[in-house]
Amino acid sequence: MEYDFRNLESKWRKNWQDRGTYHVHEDTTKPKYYVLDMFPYPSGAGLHVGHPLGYIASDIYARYKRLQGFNVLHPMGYDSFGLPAEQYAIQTGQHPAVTTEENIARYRQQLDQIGFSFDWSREVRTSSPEYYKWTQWIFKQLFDCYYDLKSNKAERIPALIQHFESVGNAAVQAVTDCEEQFSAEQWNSFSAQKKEEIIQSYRLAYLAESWVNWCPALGTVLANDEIVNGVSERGGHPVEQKRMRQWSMRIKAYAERLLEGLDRIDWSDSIKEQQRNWIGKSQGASLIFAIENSSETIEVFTTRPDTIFGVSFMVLAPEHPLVNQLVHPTHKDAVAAYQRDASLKSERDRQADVKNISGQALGAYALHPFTGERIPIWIGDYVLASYGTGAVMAVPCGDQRDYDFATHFQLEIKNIFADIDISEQAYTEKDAVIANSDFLNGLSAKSAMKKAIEAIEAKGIGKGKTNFRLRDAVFSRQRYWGEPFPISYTDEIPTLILDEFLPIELPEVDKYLPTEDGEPPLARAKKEAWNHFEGDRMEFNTMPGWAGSSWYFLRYMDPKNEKEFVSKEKVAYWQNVDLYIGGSEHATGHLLYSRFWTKFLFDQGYIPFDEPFAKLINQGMILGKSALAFLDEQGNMHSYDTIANDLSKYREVRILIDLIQDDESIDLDALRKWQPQFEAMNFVTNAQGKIIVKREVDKMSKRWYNVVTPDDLCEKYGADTLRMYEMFLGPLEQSKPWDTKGITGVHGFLKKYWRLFHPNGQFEVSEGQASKQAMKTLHKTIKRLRDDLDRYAFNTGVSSFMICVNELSEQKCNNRHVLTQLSILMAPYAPHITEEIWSKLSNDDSSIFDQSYPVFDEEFLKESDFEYPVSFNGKMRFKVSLNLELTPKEIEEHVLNMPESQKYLEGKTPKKIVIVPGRIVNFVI
RNA sequence: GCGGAUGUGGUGAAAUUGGUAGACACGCCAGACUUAGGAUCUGGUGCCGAGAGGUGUGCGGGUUCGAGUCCCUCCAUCCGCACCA
Repeated sequence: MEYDFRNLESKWRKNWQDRGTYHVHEDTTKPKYYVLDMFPYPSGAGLHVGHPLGYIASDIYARYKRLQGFNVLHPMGYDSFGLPAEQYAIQTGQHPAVTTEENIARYRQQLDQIGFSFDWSREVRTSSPEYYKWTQWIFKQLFDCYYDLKSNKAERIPALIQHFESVGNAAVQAVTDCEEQFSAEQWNSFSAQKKEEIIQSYRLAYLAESWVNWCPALGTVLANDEIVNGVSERGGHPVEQKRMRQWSMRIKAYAERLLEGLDRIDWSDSIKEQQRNWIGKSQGASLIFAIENSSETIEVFTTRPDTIFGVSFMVLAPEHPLVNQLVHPTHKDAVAAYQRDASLKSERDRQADVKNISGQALGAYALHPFTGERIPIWIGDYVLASYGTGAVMAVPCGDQRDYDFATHFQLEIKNIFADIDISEQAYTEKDAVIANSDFLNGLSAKSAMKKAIEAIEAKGIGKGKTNFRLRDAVFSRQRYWGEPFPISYTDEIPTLILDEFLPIELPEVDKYLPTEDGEPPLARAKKEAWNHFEGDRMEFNTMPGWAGSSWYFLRYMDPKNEKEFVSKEKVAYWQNVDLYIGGSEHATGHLLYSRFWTKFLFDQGYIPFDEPFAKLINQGMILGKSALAFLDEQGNMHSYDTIANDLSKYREVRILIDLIQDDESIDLDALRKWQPQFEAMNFVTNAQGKIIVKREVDKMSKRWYNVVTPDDLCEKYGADTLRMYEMFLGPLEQSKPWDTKGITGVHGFLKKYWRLFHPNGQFEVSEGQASKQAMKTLHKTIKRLRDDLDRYAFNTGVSSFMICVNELSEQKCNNRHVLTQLSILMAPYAPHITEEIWSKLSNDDSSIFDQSYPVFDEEFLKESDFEYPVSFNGKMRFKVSLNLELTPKEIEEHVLNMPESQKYLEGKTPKKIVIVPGRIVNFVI
């Protein structure tokens, strides 16, 4: 019987579906295990071989855990709101829901053919109203909460209002942008509008006028993590700073906890480090400087309060609000000119132009808080308006940028470090002894910092402070294809829509473009188009892509619940995700936002944990091998091997990799048909009459013509082969190029496995006891697999199976026990073939996935002898098989007496003999 | 510039605590069976060398009886951050 993978695989996929093999239910008698993949955005291009890599790994792990007796939750869904469907809608007028539906169908078909154990009855789609009803609901909770610094968690707004009504806001310790202090009487006299404005500055989801990243090409604002190198992550369009009234999330309130939580989760160092960078905690002090002849003060943030006596000037950001008030009349024109120049530079230019030192004196002076010295105030664009207070106290001896600025403008450089030479550059290490600093003299930086902060606080001119780089996240997008907000406006005051009217569904619009006066697409919706309408108008913005993905892992636990986003019982059973697999590109987006929402839901008592993903693995990218051909100036194509020495004269063209044959030459007939430009092309072939291509590794993408899809491979070799080959390529985390050639090795292995059961063409296993040798092979494999999977090494697992099958083939073993155990071991990797084998072995209708995982027994591995490698000066020379019971002394004697040893000793007496029983023998001569 | 990761055959890679470097595959070479082979099987394959032997995990050094593995210096590639006060 042949290994007929086509029939066998489709048969079992249908069978699993009919039997509901992968449906899971809460079962408190079993320990739970939650394996999750980052759900995909269903794009029109479909899946290439890189996409399923992580899904295959998680599927293997999920099945492995199941066989070990865990109740495994392993769901899948779609992150189905997003820009591409909307861009397509703008071009074609096709509703994005239609495109999305089609793409999902295609994804599903592609996923199905790989044989995953997803419980599809739990599928979620972020764009379905049943799902986004709860995204809206969570938004409402965020809107209705503020961050209380006393309890160190999110608390409800009504409690805050009560405080305001009874005692004002002085006693409230909360994370807020509100700078105003008011008493209870004042609060009670405020207008409704004013009250809401103040409350907005406390809400965790809030509406505020703020500087946002506006992307004109996409017609929407973007969050910081959606901008890479100054351009939009999607499409690479320019982004500008604009002041707009937008929804934001007060993620800053959670900065400290987001940082602290990293220590409790098993993620890669690189992702943790990226999150730490992004959060950007720095400790120091805020400090107020008085200004000569002015009642204004300048607040600065510094991480080096110990260097306070080294301050010799101050620098404000050109945009700093005090600049215009402080500037001396004689400097007015120069300052205005500098401000104008700075404003013309984009954020990006300012970042790129680090070398050029520029600045302008204001002609005004601050007063040193301890010495009373006059300190000149400058503006300079190396100071950012958006970080800290937009002002720095410059200490040139301890900060290189201040040093460069001082040198450039010939400002004073005070040396406050004992025995440190600062004639060439600033001394930025924190290990010098402080000098010339009054009460800080003789102290180390660390104790000086403490003492300086004490003195600053005692004087009432500042306090110790922690600053974060993390900005609040803009939460609204001026787009159509996203979640509508559960918000209406009356007199431009935002009001929440009651739960009973949720979901607020996306209304129909005539076009998916902004209105003529620049309002977002939803402004086009007629009043009747909304399923619920109140107030003067509904919110026109929609939520960003990360809204739905921040909590989807919770919905899988209870996907059909119409009363709650997830029931307390279910979330108490499933808890957080045990293993999460996905790409590292979400380091500072999705992965940070989900952590934020999880902590918030935890604070409010909806879920019993505050970190969503206990272990995270970032799979590496599968790269494509592009095929390059070379054209000369006349447009003739040359074979790469004939011109490899001098490529400079030739123009590269990328050829569809499907047209490349095994010997790296192009199928010229197919090429002529592929694109018109090749139809009449002249080919300058090599001696064999071929056009050889050069290979180059690129990202796998349609534009490089190097895409390999799982469809073709499943058709040609079967899903089990594809699954194993993807794992066989190398460690999951590593990026690696795809080379289809190697797949035959894995396919051949599966055939060899099949032949173990069909030694004479017919299914035939022998009963009775297995040979000692076969048991050793089996248990060696059990141990390896267990160890490999426990450290998520999926690649070495495949090798272990190959070794096992090679050995059993050699032993001509078809013992029922051995082959059954091997099949269960292999089932997570190759579910179809092993299920087929199981059906033949068991003769009942049970599934191999309801069996239990083989248990390793050391007994079978015990050996009486060991083949010792014998080394001389660390170089292995020969081997000798010796009984493991021998003592080191006995080993030494035996080996020394061997003629081979005498040869390598050359008559000398060894200086030292190292014997590690069961390991090695080494002579030092 | 700062931080993180990675460097092993022609290729993908393995070597879990320092103990036989290159397992397992691809490719290549030779052979068997076959009308045929892109099927299957057998043998070989790090490099230099006819051989004995030498040499070998990015470079250079160190610790050790013994280093791919530990330590130091440097180089290369990839990723992240980048005037963060």
